Amino acid sequence: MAKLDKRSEIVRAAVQIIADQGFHGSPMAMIAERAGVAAGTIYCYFESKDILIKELYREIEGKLLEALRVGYQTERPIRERFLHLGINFLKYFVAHPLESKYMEQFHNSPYGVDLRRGRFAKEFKDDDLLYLELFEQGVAQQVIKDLPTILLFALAFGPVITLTRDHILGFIELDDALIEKTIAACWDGIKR
Amino acid sequence: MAKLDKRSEIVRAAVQIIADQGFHGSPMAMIAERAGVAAGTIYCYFESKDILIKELYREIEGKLLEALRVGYQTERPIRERFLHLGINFLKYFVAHPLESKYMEQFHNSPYGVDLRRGRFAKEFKDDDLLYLELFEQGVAQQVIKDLPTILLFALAFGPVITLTRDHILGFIELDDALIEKTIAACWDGIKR
Amino acid sequence: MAKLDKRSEIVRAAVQIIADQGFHGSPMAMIAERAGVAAGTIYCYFESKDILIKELYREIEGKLLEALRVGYQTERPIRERFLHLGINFLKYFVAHPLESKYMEQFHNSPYGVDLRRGRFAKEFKDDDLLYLELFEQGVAQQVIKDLPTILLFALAFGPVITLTRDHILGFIELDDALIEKTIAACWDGIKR
Amino acid sequence: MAKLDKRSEIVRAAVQIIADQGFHGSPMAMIAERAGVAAGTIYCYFESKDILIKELYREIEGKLLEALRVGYQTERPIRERFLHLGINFLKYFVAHPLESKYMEQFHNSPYGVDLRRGRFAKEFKDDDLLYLELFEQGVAQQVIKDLPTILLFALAFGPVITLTRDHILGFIELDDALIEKTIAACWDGIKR
DNA sequence: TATGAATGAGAGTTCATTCAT
DNA sequence: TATGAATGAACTCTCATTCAT
Repeated sequence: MAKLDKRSEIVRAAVQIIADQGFHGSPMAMIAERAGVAAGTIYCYFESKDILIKELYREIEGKLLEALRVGYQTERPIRERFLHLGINFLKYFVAHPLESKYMEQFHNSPYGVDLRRGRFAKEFKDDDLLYLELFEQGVAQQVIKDLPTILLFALAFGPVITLTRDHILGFIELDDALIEKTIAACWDGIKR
Repeated sequence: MAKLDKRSEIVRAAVQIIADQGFHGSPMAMIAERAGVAAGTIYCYFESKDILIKELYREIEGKLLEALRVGYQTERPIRERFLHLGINFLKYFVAHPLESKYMEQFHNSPYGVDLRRGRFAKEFKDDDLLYLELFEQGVAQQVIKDLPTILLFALAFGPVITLTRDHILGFIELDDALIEKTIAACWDGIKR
Repeated sequence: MAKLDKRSEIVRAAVQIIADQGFHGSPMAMIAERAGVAAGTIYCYFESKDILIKELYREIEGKLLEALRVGYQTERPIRERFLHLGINFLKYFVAHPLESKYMEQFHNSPYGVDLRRGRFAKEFKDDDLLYLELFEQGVAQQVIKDLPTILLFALAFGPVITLTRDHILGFIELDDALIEKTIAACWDGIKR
Repeated sequence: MAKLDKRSEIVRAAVQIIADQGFHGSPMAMIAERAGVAAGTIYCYFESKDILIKELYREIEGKLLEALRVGYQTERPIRERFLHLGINFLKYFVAHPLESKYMEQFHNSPYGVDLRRGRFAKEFKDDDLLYLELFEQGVAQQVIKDLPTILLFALAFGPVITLTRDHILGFIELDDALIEKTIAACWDGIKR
């Protein structure tokens, strides 16, 4: 119990602080203090700051993926599936601002570059595959524009990323209606 | 002249190194060495590292704005003006990878957040105004979707930002044809 | 039995690791792991790392002393006894590289200084006495040079220590013939 | 002036503290404090603690070598040259206890092992060559025992090293007479 | 204006030891 | 007796900034 408690306290503290201040503004000592543990304790659970950061990302990504899959049906039409994924994506981030900020920090850092590099090298994760499959089928069915997958990714995700950031910073209040309009507009961007 | 020389050497060196290694991977001493000046000399021109970073951004943004304005005609149709801006935007970044990387680093950092916060607080810069005006006219003419301006920004810029990053990392080779298709797709996203 | 087992596992592990990596390269946790016990368990048998290290030395020294006494006869001539001790000494170390390395580490450290300090203060151990007696008799019989005992120690042991180190590091392969020649040369150094 | 002053203050402080407490008992902060400089200042002159330690050794070894060469004449008989070197060696260490202790610490550490390894691999330094040449000529002239050079080193140096340690620790007071007797005894050990 | 040696706070990490179980 | 998670002081090293020259 104590073990799980400490670990999750550390995770909670780390996500909070890093989401807020970025990796460089988050000394291990500060994370430890916020978690209510000693500095050395973090190293009982995570080998290094680097590994902590990557592990945090993996956990958050996992939860996001779960949320995306809820109610997702492969046999439905391309458009419907795209809207489902996009809307769930945005809703998840709106509902989980801390995780959202963390992912933002992660992607906008050398870690994110490494991640993208891996994906570009075809080392895809499950959630990449979800979209990859969708785009490929869409292109094949001539429903989606015949553009490089990476470009389709950019057209579909770029607005979502930017908007998430705006929402986090309080520049816009995203409600369900706005979320649906946004994803619909993204669909307009990629649909044929 | 010697004064201007040193200053511009510092600017050049700083952009180069920061574009490559990020703010935290760019000690002042390294910038000084690359610029061929002493460490203390930087402080004759820039009060602090923070101010250097912001000033660098201001200069780069200025050059970008100039590029956007070339051939831009307020009296042309909304769509045409949007394509002009978007295409020039992407072309500028493709042609200026160093500046592009620098802006990327800047936006993906606490500095970028400050910048956006300022803009949200209606402290707009010239290039914001360019787009602001375009979107407002487009909405009024019922050519562009009736969405909050900030959302239109996201729909129009999100893909561009994401794509620029992919290009910088070498994940996609952007030629003129692809650039035009991309911006056209962005237009599809915001047009009514 | 379980108690003895754990203790000797700890001793075995500690000698192994310390012989290999020195005192500072041998965290208690590593010793515990190698011994197959928990980190805290070591403290059931040894009050502290310091005490563990000293106790290890005592045990190894004891075994060495035993080896020296085998076949040692007080009534034989000085030279013969000296050769016996020296040769057995070297042979023991060659046959027990782990113990040899451990003693090397021990002597070349603040622990070794303390040990020597104790001996200088006339707190002799059994094996010191063995040599002490031999040298005193040798000087009395005018077979050994009339020099301070400590100098005779240095003349007799210095080469042996240095050579053991060379052997451990693989710089020389000591066989029985070479060992005998070495000790004979040491005798030349102290004999009248 | 200030530059040289600081550097030599650091060197002085480092040799003092390390001679006394060993490498692990000598934090950089303590060295800095003793030298009267800030912690970071050491890194203006030495890249790392490792490099500081090695550089210190190099400087001390250089001074020792100089002392050995004073009055050394290649054309004199083997025995005379051997006595010259050995006596100067001991006298130097007796006169420079700090340097002596430092070399002791160095040799009895992984650094020393690396050094010896290099020498074993025939990367000899000047002072090695001095002895190497002497031993080879001695063996060729049938004045010195026909043993591997490394063994001759051990026979000649082992007593000196051990004795130096004893002297440093205050176990014996080495005066010129005793030094001469010691080196003469070492000669007895290697002479044919 | 220009220098660059010097500063020192603060970073990540290690590890002997403790103690509740 | 045995555990091993937890501790926290101490370590090496970095780097933005200062200031005497």
